[in-house]
Amino acid sequence: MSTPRFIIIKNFIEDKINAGEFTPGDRVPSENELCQQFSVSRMTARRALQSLNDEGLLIRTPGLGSFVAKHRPISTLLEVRNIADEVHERGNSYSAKIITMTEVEATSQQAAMLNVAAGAILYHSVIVHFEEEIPVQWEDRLVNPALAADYLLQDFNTITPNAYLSKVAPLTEASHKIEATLVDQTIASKLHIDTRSPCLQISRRTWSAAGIVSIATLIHPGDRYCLGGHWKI
Amino acid sequence: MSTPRFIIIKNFIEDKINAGEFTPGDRVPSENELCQQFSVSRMTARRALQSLNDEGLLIRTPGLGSFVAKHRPISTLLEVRNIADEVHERGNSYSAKIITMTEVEATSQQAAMLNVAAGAILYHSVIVHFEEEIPVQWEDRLVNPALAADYLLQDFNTITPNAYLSKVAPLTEASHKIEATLVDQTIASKLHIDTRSPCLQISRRTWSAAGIVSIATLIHPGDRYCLGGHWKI
DNA sequence: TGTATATGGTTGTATATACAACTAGAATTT
DNA sequence: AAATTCTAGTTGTATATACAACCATATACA
Repeated sequence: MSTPRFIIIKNFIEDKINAGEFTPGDRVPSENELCQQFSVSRMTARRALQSLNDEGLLIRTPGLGSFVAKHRPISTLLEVRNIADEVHERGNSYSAKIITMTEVEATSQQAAMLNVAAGAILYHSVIVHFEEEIPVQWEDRLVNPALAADYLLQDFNTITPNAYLSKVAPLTEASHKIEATLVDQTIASKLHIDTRSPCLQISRRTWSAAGIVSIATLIHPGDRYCLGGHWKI
Repeated sequence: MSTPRFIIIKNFIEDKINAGEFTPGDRVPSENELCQQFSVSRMTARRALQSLNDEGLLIRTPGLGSFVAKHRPISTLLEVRNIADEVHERGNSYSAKIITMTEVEATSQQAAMLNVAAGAILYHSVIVHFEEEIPVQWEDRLVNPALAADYLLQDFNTITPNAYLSKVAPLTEASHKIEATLVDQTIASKLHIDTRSPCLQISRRTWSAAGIVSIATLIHPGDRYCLGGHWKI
């Protein structure tokens, strides 16, 4: 049994929603209809619908049926995302630039994040990400040279730093902090932007297999960089 | 059958987690143990555990058991919350002040939100919420006097505007937009704060039964007003 | 001592069944 | 014509059962 049957049914419905065949408000097949269509028991068909209901894509009403929800759940907006993908999805040009690369001795905090001894030699690089030539993200990257010797030898003119990372090791940890602040002095002066620029989100990501920690600050956000959600009760 | 049995079991476990009896990493009772303890079938016990797993409170591993998750899911941080509750939870003093109350003719947008005809008479009030005497939220409230005559007669020195609302009608809709901007000129001048103050979150809430729409802006946010999440993969 | 193997306990998937609660519309009655 | 009742279809809850997949430990064997 490769993929469970209830997952197949779930994907079947989810795909139709995403493709626009089922639009918000539409009724999707009932449990019994799915039973016949896929030759499964009601509990199996039910599980597919229930799962989509739990995820907020369907609204199920006793006596009526299951309907495509009119509002997408907020959680889908808060996934751990790659800024390059996000920019490309908007059809804009993306580029990144490494502006510094220095050797540092790990502070105790840094050491803990990368699981090395305090005082160990690490590389600290600053990467700025651009959307349409406008800086949108400032990223501090700490690299453990013992694990990531490869990383230091890469030519980031031919491969973006993020693309290399996602190829080499899986993301193992991520924390986001969504906070409104003004950009700090360092960032403002390096990027020649106003210290009045608000910044939105600070995220820390760890690729432990590659020995890399990234702390990113989303700067200069506008409508394109807001998070939101909508509930109807 | 008042409350479903699987809900009872689910609450039983959830309560123990919240009370600290089960701490992150702990193993919770297995499906079979719950069967005996609550005299239910395995499918019922399973459903309670599965539900907690889906919500991210438990991690279930085949062959091992169900364990309390080490990281809370981000969604729980984004609930529709009451600012008064939030301030009180921090042990700080909360107060609110109605600073204007004017009669307006509904624009087409406003009319649509409250389901009245464009041009209908509405009341527009501005409420500022304080934490420890510091303004933290600016709220524009639109009130349909046909439905909310009561509201206009309240003495908000003895009951806070929010407390009255939650007593009188259920919240029916809410949308949040999390965005980093600077406070606008109007707010800055009325509250005598710097136009450089960042603001974080804009939320719109609707109490349709009471004919009230509220648009709130969270101003002057600091560490206390950030949202965040943490994932471990 | 080290390596297989067996075992008991756990979660995952799936079926068949039963009854309850709810809805809309049809059929019936008043 | 209007109100009531019935009915078919839907989701919700719950049980009993079966087998598969996985894990840690204990046991048997080499």
